[in-house]
Amino acid sequence: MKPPVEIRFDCHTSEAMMNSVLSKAKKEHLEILNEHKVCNIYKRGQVVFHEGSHPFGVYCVSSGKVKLSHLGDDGKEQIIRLLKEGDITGYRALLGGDRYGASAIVLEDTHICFIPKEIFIDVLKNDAGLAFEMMKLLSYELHRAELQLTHLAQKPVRERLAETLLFIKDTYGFEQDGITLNVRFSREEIANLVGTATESTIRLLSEFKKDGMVELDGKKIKILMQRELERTANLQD
Amino acid sequence: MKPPVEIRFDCHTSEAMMNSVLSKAKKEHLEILNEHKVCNIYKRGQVVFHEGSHPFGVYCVSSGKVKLSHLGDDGKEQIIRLLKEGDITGYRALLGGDRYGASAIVLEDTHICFIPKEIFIDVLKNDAGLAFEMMKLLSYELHRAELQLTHLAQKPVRERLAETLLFIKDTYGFEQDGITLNVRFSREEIANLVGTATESTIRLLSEFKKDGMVELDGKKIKILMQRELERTANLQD
DNA sequence: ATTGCTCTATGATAAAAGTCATAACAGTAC
DNA sequence: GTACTGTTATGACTTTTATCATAGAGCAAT
Repeated sequence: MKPPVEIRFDCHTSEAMMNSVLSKAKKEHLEILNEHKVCNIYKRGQVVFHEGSHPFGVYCVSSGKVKLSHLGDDGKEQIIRLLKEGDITGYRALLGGDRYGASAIVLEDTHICFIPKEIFIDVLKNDAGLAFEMMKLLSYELHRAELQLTHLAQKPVRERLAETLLFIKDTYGFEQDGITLNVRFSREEIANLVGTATESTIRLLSEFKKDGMVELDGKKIKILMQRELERTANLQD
Repeated sequence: MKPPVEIRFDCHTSEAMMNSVLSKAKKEHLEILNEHKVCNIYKRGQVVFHEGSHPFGVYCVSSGKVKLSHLGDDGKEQIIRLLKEGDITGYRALLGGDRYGASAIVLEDTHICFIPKEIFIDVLKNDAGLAFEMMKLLSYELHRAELQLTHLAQKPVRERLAETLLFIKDTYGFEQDGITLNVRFSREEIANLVGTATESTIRLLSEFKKDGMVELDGKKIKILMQRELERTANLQD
């Protein structure tokens, strides 16, 4: 694991923050947040915060990609959320008065701004609009988690893998070619997103390839037949 | 299914509301909520709200037991939360500006107060303390959902069933005898809580009985060896 | 008491998914 | 280049879990 060297950068004009929930704060509050934020660059594999540790603030992803993963009782990783620019994280533990329930691990070089707890809470106390946005965000995440819960309980691995590929596409989109998923996951990471064994993921991806739905080139995954993948995912909701 | 006849009752002095998050509202706001709430009695099987419909307010369970269940893509029930007195529900959809993601179905005769959307939102806008409590509640539920997600993905049915029995115990407690779970679930409902087939649940419960961990008497379940159940659940967190 | 109904229980079997072993391959260090 | 290492791929096999079938138990209505 690389040492967590964090290089500061100036993200004062960060567009990401303007697109995040934080932008819903009143102008004067947004200025306070901007004044107190500390921005850093993280390299692939670096850990932004560790599961089990205490939150000292919230993080806003300015650019890049981050996974939130939780270790199961036997040490197996479960990826519970994916973050991209404009997403904030660390708020669940902070607002719940809890420790981090997952670690935030950077998937590629990523710029992240940190806002200290006291500043964030103080702004939140005086900004009902922002508080509502936070509740909305939490509500959305809870909804997503409950949907996924049902899928994990009821859907076979094949459907969940198709669904996961579509989810990755919805989150990170495609590269310029319009078909290659714009992120590199190992097979193991995909398995930890789906909630299955790595070998099962590899096998099913091979099947998807044989069926012409995807094309595989190392960690590059191309979606050839999205409609067919959607049917394989068998989504109703 | 019984017709949804709702009989009003007076829950003005409802202790449940005093124990719920709503009690964290400022005194004057609590009075407003109390003035505008409408209380009803629901009988076993009645539906408080339906998955897919639009929220018109929040519900506070004054006494009784309620399950929140979500229908999977192929119509199978997944029970995602259990409510008891003092719990509120309906806030997820309301705050998220969303439809209900699950139906609330009453497990036994239950008193529930309804607070209209406008009243609730209005109070919430002017009560930062209550807003924080709501965020705390949402954070807690999100945390629980993410933990369960990991367990569903990684733990075998046997462990999840043991965990579910302990969860039921933590939620509804025991009867006077100190060992009988204070709620009646069908085997199918337990299966829908665990996320497995009804037959698997029946089989494993029989095993637990053979191992002396539980005693079964129709829908009555007695926990004979809680320590052993905890070991079977294999919980680390 | 008899009928019909739902729920619980159990066996037989099939399907799904996980595990283990090993090979092929790619990327990196030397 | 060669060795080393980690990832991907595949086959063989086992375990887990679901499904199907059927029987019995409990309960309500007649």
